[in-house]
Amino acid sequence: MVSQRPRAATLTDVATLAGVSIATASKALNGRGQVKDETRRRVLQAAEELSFQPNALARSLISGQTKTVGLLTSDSVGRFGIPVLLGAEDAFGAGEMAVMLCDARGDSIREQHHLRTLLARRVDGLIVVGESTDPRPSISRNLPVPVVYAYGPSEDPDDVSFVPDDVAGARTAVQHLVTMGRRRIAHVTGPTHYRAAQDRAEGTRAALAEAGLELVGGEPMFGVWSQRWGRQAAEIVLKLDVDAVMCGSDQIAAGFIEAARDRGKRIPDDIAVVGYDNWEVLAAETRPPLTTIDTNLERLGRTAAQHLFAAIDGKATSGVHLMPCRLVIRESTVRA
Amino acid sequence: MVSQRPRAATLTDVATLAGVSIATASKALNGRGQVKDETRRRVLQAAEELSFQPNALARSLISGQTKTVGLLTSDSVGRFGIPVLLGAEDAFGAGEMAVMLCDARGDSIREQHHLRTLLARRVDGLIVVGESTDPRPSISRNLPVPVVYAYGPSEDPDDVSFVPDDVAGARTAVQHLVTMGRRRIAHVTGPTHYRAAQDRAEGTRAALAEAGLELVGGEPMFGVWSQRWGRQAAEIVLKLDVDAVMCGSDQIAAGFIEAARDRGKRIPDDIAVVGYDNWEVLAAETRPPLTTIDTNLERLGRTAAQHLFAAIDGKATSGVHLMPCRLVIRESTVRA
DNA sequence: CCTCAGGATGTTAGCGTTAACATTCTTGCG
DNA sequence: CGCAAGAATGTTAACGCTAACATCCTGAGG
Repeated sequence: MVSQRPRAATLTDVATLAGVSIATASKALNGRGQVKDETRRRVLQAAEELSFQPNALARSLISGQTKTVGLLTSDSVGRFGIPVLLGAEDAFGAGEMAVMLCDARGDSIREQHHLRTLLARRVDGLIVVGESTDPRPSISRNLPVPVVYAYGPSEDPDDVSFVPDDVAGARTAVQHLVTMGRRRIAHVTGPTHYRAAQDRAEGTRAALAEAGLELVGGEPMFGVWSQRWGRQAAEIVLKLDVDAVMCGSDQIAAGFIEAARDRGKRIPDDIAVVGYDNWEVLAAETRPPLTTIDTNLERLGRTAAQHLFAAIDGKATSGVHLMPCRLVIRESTVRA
Repeated sequence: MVSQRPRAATLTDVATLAGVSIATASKALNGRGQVKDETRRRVLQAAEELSFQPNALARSLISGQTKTVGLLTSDSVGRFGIPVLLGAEDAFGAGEMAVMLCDARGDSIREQHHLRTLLARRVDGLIVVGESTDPRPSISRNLPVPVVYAYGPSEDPDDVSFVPDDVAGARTAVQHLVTMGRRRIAHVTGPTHYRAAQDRAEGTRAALAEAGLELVGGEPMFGVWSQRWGRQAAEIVLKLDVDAVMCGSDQIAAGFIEAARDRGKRIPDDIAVVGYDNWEVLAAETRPPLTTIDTNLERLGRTAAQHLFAAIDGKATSGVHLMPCRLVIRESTVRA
């Protein structure tokens, strides 16, 4: 194995090869100062030849900017973190920002540790992604860098948080059901102690009230965020006189649809079903494909990143920003 | 908004506050050299007071090690990248390694660009995660840092790649079916041009041959990696005399099971079904839950990271390493 | 032919840290 | 009391780069 691993070239190497001083080389490469065309050409060629990449560490040490942000997430599965990451990368774009990803796996010790190393690496800012929309303890106290919270807001109102507007999202979903002529609507959702479940229930109630309707069964059916619960719930709901079900998640909706089909119900003819999250792998594969609310996490991530930018530049905002959700209409609510 | 953002403390600040020179402060903090207990205590307290974090940039500039690796992925959705990332983080563990994540989204220009910035930031090594198990062009030529390929191997045999052993995995799956007394086995899988589909078909054939059996239908049924295809395939397969189906992915298996149930087939009594990937959200939620092959990506990521470590320390391996897969038995193959 | 503006290039300090080396302070012992 | 060993602390170069400043060079104008 030859494996000659050329150590990365330094500016001195380039300068030497081009026969100039490092200052001239630096100017030539960065287009600053006065450099004769011929000289610049020689330097550029030398740099090319050595595949010179200016050492970002040295640069950062001087400028005090690393052009790096840390993304601190708690949801290992990446369900929420990934879209946010993508959105953030998007916002940073060709802007040369890099993202350092750390997964705390729900462990606050680990989170603390990651926070330390990110600060040691002098990231310019932090994005904290929660694993749920429930408010979480702030980490921003006296940090030397700005922080934005995505998906899960900070408990501290002085922090900046971006959270999907679940109340409005659920309202949109139910309004859609009403528009499609449904009147007897039930709501099956996740655990009571989840903010998301509460918000979505609230939005559902609001939309029903606006339409002069009441929730079938009187109360939302709280359970867990699983397909299994969706199926169990179906058995209960189907005994009621219902023409639509608003589900708190796509998983629940998928379970519901499956069980309803098993019991001979036609979706959407007998019962319309709407989910929440627009988790494509699920929502696009149910039969029929699922009408659902897209929480637009990628956009949320992009916005969060943009605000982080602004904050890095000293233009701080604060407070919880509710991000609009989007209704994605598929066939589970629309009669052919 | 007060927002007093204290600039990060420097070693000089600590030294000044403790009333010693920076050298002494450095020694005290790093436990090197001779420092009086009383002095060390003072320094430590000063550091605490200023929440001092040594600037990793300066440190790296000297040591030439950033304790950072770049993870270059192409699968935005994170299906494969995430477990690998988690495994890698695991391997790095408390080892203070950080991961810089870049998503090329299948665009080689973007990949090139990310590669540049990662090198500029002087990462110690790179993990390249493919979006499929198909070999991909090498990026390792003359790079100043070691590279390992995970999931998608490099075309260059001098590189180090870690790939799930799909042939063996499929063989295990089919052997399991045979052990459970199945004899008439069909194979429904993804597109022919996927290496994964080819490998899994090969493993399936091998296991059948060993058992003196032939594939029902003679040929594997190639299609796409979707639930929809699984359902379509079911319509065809159910016309044949079949007591088991080996599916090329969990998605296909989920579709197959659904359609088979619709047609009144009992799983596993009439037909046993085995999937591939152990994609929990799917495999655990089919009815019955799906027996499947776990490609162990997290372990793969961990191993890749460990080898990257070794390579960083100069102990290079090379070649494609096939990583064993694991059979996960659930109820879709086991009669109650 | 000299001067000088200003273009071209070079020298150097400094970013925050470590490590090699230099200096100062204790002590124990002859 | 003097002195050396060695503990404790300090000084400084170096990492790779940028930017401020210094120097050198060219040629136009007098």
